[in-house]
Order: sequence, then C-alpha cells, then structure tokens
Amino acid sequence: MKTNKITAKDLMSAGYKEGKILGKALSVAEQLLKDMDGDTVISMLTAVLDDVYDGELSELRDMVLEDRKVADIIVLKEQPDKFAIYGEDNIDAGAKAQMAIAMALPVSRAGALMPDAHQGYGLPIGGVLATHNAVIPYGVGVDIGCRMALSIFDIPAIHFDENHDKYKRELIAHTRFGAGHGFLKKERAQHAVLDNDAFNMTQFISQLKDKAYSQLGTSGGGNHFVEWGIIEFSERDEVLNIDKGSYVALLTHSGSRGMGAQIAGHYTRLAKEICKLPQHAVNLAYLDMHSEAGQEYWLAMNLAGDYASACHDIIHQKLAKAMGGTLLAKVENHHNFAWKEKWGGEEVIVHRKGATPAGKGVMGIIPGSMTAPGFLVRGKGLENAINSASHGAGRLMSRTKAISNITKQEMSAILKENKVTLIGAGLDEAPMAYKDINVVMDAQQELVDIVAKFQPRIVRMADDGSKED
DNA sequence: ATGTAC
Repeated sequence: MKTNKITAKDLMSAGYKEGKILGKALSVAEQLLKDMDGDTVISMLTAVLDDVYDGELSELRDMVLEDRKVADIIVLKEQPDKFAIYGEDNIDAGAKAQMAIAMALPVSRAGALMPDAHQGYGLPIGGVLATHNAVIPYGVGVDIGCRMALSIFDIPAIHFDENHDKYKRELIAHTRFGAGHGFLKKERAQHAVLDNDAFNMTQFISQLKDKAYSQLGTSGGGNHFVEWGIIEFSERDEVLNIDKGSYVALLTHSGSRGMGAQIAGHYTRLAKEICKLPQHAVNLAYLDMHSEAGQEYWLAMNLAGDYASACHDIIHQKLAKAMGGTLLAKVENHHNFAWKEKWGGEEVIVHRKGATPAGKGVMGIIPGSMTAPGFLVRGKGLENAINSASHGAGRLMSRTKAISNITKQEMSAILKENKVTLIGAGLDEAPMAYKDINVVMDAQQELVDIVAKFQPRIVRMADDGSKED
C-alpha cells in the first residue's frame, strides 16, 4: 500500500523522541516516500533507532548514535524484581510486561498489580510501584490526584424515589462535564486552594491558575462521573457511626483537569531530559527526590491533588445544599498519586496509578460501573500488595472496541434493568465494557474488607465526543 | 486523562 504521509506522531510511536533528530527523521522520511511505501520507511527508520540498520541514512544514524553517547543511558536490572499480582486470570499480558519493565528500574523496590490492571502509558493502570528516592511522573499518571468522593446523607432511600426528578435536575444544574470546559466568570466557585502558596512556586505553575479557577468544581470527561445512589449498610459500622440501613449518597469521580494534565506533561518532559532510559522504558523517566526538579514536581503534584479534592468539595457542597439533609460521613481517596510511605522497613515513594490506598483501616471507594454496584471498603494493610487495592472494575474492552461491539439498545436495556437514569456518556462507558466488579472484589479479599454497597441510580458523565456545556 | 502536537 502506498502511503504518502508520515507524521511526527508516527515517528514518535516508532520510538523517536521530540527534538532535532525527529525533525531530521521527518525530512528523511519525506525523501524516502518518493520511492517506497510508508510501512517500509517506518521500518527503516525504526531500524536506525535500534542500531540494526546497515544501509545508508548515515547522517541520521550518526545523530542517533551521538545522542546515545551524550545521553549516558541508565542501565536497567538484568533480571526484573518479582511483583505481586492479584486476579491474574483477568489481567492482560501488556500490563504484566509494563510492570516487569518498571521492576527493572534501578530505583524500584517493590511492585504489585491490582485485579483491575490494564495496559497504560509507562506504568500500567492498576499498577503500584515503590521506589527509593525517586518519583516517576508517568507512574502517577496524567490526571494527577484523580479521586473518588462519597457523601452519605441522613436521607432514607424512599426520599430518593419520591423526589427523583429533583435529584436529577439539581445534578444537571450543579455539574459541568467535557474536556476543556469550565464555568463562566459569574458562575465560578471560590475555594481556599486558590490561595495555596504553591501556585507561586514557579512561573510555569502560576500560569496554570486562571484556568484552574475556571475549572474549579468541574468533572471533565472520560470515565469521570457524578452520581446519586443508595448506599446499603448490612450492619452498623462503629467507626463511621452509621446504623444498618439504606441512605442516599453522592459519589463523584474526577481529577485535576487541565492543570494536572499540564503539570504531568511538563515534568514528564523534564524527567525524560534528565533521566535517560533505554527506549522501551523511556516513559518511566524519574526525578531524584532530592533534586530541584524532583522537589518541584512533588509540590506541584500535591497542589494538583489539593485542587482535585477542591473540585469534589464544591460539587458535594452544591448538591448537599440543593437537596438538604445532614452529612453522616464523607469518604475520599485518590488513585493517581505518589506517597512517602514505609515498605519493608524503608522509606519509599509509593506510586499508585489507578490503585486505591488500602493501608490498615484506611477507607476507600471502589466503583463498579454505571449500573454495577460500588463498594465502600476498609483496607487490610497487606504489605505484599503495597497497602493497595483496585480503583474500580477495570476495562474489559477498549473504548473503540466497546463502541463497535455494543449497541444503544443493549445499553438502554441494561440501564432500565438496573433502574439507572443516565445523563450523557457514550457506548465506551457502557457497563459491558467493564469487568465484573464482583470478580474483581473476590480477587482482592485479602486486600480490603467491604463495609457497604453503593447502587448508582442517577449517573451523569460527559456526552459522547465530550461536547458538553 | 487532556481542548491539540516538532
């Protein structure tokens, strides 16, 4: 097949990094495309990069070799350290392979895969990695501080059914979804996080503040949601001081919006410049915790986490006020973050990318899907799992596969069957696109105890194609 | 995940 266009993106997925060499490779590609097809050109250029090309293209080859010499590439462990896997039967090979690469980093101390793990960028989603004195921006992920927040109200379940329309109306009125979207100036919320000193740390960070202000209290896109549901305690919980029974609850899932994404991008770029890793591990570039860049990232990451928390606060405050009722308990936990923790008697940096903290007694929320139940859990503090659990059911189908395999009729049928009212969302978020949450919970019985079960009833997500108000 | 890329 004759392809007459090769883009920077094509070359980057072939392993070329942004910069001079990419520019050179692009112009070489343009020349070669006059005589051969795209696939051949890509494979030639990939061979140059892997140092197995023995033909012409000497200029490009010299540049690659020179770059490698200057780069002084970090040597990985010959044999990656072992890591724990929970629910292995339902975890794809790609996620395991990515975890093995992470375990070969010289800074890695321990790793674990949660039962909802699947392939990601750098570290897999559902991957937990403990390192010594190093933080990996892509070990945290793009949506820094992404989290779940659950408010349990002293409102009986019957009130929900009797006022269904009002719950729906207020949910729509007080939430904003869609990539890039924020609030209009006069609608903007206020929050103490905007006064956080970390915003003045560097010029890069301070320039993120305006958009952060406009997006405060918004939810974004992808798998993010705001939902009303009924939480059921099959027995009294002493710690939360909640009696056996069913209560109205609000569950939200979202992160640090554009701000966190920009911080992730900025420090990943910086890490890749400072920390040269072999080609297959470049996305695991790390920053020394004692370096200026490492400390900056740490503060910026924490700021993004506080910001994500503020976004949930605002949503919960608005909806609590709209519906009335007393708050019985609030539980919140983040799953794209790094923490300083003790592991094996040593202080380590624990990266949880799509994994829930589950130290002994630590509460967390593990949602299923828009129709499947979610679970309020209490961690058991299992060291082998690095005090972690899954952050959800995990995807069964990729977004593209879900869109082509699931019909609208199937989606409405399952919503109806589960009495769920849905606002927004495309087929890529259909319940069938996710693993069975009960299987996932079974695979992590050693990691968490179930405290209560949450059934979604009115769910809002970003519209198809993220075109929302 | 994100309003966008050397």
